[in-house]
Amino acid sequence: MNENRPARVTIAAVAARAGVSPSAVSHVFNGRPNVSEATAARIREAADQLNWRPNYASRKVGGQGGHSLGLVVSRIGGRFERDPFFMRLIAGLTQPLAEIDWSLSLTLVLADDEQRVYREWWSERRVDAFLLVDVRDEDPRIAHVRELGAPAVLLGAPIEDAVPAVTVSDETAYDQVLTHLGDLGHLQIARVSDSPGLVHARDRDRRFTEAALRRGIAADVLRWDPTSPDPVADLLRRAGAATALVVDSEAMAAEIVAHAPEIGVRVPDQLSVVAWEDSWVSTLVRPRLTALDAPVEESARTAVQMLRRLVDGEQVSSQTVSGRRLIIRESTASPPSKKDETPSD
Amino acid sequence: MNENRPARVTIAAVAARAGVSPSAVSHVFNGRPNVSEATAARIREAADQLNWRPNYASRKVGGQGGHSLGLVVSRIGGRFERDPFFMRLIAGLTQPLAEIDWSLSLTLVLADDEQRVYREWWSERRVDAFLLVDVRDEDPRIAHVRELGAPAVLLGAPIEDAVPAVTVSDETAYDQVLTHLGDLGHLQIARVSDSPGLVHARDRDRRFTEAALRRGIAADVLRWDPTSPDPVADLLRRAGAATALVVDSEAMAAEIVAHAPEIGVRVPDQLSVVAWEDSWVSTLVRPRLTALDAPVEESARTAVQMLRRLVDGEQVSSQTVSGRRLIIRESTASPPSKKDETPSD
DNA sequence: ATGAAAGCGCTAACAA
DNA sequence: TTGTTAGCGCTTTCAT
Repeated sequence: MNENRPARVTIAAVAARAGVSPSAVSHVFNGRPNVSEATAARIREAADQLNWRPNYASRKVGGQGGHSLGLVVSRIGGRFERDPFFMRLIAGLTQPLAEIDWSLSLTLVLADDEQRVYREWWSERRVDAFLLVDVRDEDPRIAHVRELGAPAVLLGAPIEDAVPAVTVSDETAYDQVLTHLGDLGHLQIARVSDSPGLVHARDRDRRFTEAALRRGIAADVLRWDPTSPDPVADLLRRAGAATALVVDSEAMAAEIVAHAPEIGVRVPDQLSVVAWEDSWVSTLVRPRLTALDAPVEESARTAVQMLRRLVDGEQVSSQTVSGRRLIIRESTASPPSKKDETPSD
Repeated sequence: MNENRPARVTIAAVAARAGVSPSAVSHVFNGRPNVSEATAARIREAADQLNWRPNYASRKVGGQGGHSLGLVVSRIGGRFERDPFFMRLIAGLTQPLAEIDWSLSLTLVLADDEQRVYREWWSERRVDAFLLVDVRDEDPRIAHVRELGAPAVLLGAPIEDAVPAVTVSDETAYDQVLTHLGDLGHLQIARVSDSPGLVHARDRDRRFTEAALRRGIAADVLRWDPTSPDPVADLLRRAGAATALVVDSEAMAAEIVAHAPEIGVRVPDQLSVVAWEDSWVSTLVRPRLTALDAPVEESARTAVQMLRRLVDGEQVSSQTVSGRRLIIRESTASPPSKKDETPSD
């Protein structure tokens, strides 16, 4: 049968080479204390020489908890490909995962397949926990992972106790941006969002408007229409008398500052722009974007910790990580004074 | 012991519910033909009701080939976080992987850990194949995966037969860009690269220079120095009389077009810039980048096909996918005529 | 067409 | 301290 293929090296091979029983090897590799240091050393050496490590699948069948985190990103309108946030997230995730010897399984799905992927990955136990991002209003995934019994943590505002959340405190963010804009003299501003279905977007809409009102600043909520032939022009047309825009992602903000001058709106002279998210892209455009940087790496690390504890059967409750930091660059300035104000068109 | 935790649903449960033996269930789920359509239907229904799918780990222990692709990205100087190429790659990979029911395991590593991760993932059989990207000169990974006996495919120019490659044909790319630049009247150009160790960079250096020479265009090779406080100024200082730059990534190119005007070099009037790679970032900056777009999705799909065949034990040889397309935007124009040429300093 | 039984590589009680 | 043994959930001959 097995002609001459390199017989795969198993725990038995290692045991044989070290002159012990397989269980001794197992003990060593599972940190069990009942093996003499001498034998343990011999075993480790044998394993090294044969380049052996316990087969991941085998140990998992044996009832041992797994070590794989599932991240399922919904592929809506290139939201993944053109959002540097995901790069930061992935980078931030793999680091702490590696530390606890977990790996990251990643996939992009179309909306319709979303539930199916979660179900399949879980029922096959391909992954041992999920990280939920881009949580939407009435997000079906919350109920779904509950129902599956899959450990999960979500990034964003807490929804139910069912799934603990890692939240970036936006508390001070409103203050920071409104103070900044207020100090510059803006009296009428607008928030721009492209994904009205996302919980965090709605949340921000409400709280932003309230906070602005409290300061006597008129605040509007605008929607970015990606289907428009010229989303920026389209947006500015609807911006009315707003002299500053607070935009939900730096990708959108970048497009605005790049394109606005071309349709007669100078940034920041006539219009200030703040990005509610930061990345290397913010400094790629001119003027560079004033942005609210989120501690993505910290969120990721926190989520991983929570996930691990969940998988270990511990009780875990939602956590808040440090707030956003306003990084002032060049896309914000004082609004035009009444006299040199230019009519919208 | 196991008090009241929801007894996990196994193949036995499904079998019981369908009134058959476990092997019958297994047969159905492995497309074996020896089950009557009637029972098969009953079995599938039972599985659905219990939301059961064969446990991934268990089937893998049983000797069945796995379904997981490993992608290990070397984390050098934010190369991952700030390179949209990886987003395109990941997006392009997950699609065809999902079609064959594979998943993608992704991690970022520091240079020193690279080999270790490959070895660990393979010896644990956490993954069943690797995709090698950013192949460097004398890349140790080639020998390493060979030695491990791990199926692997690399993205880039073929190195040895050992590891089959998916290559984007650059043949016409040189022609396209040199024709474009030549037609505009450029006589002295330079190639800019930030990773001199990468095989594809070196390859391009050589072939680009040759192709330019053949057309009577003087071509230089410049290195981008990310450690410089102002890499763009630094670069332009070394650019000499070159009137056009062909830059290895759109991220670098974007920085150049954004920053050059600030240090007195107008793009494209005084300097033309071409990006050897394209993404949404190219149209974010002004002027928008003339760029050579690569068929990333096609490469990914091809790689996945090759990987699957490799894992199935088939012989696989390197493949070439369609060439780059030059997308002409606004960052290229005719060089300044002698008289209004400005001295570099 | 269906099922019994022997593994797959490992872990973990339990003996020795 | 060490080894024996019985699973883990599934696949796969091989009988029936």
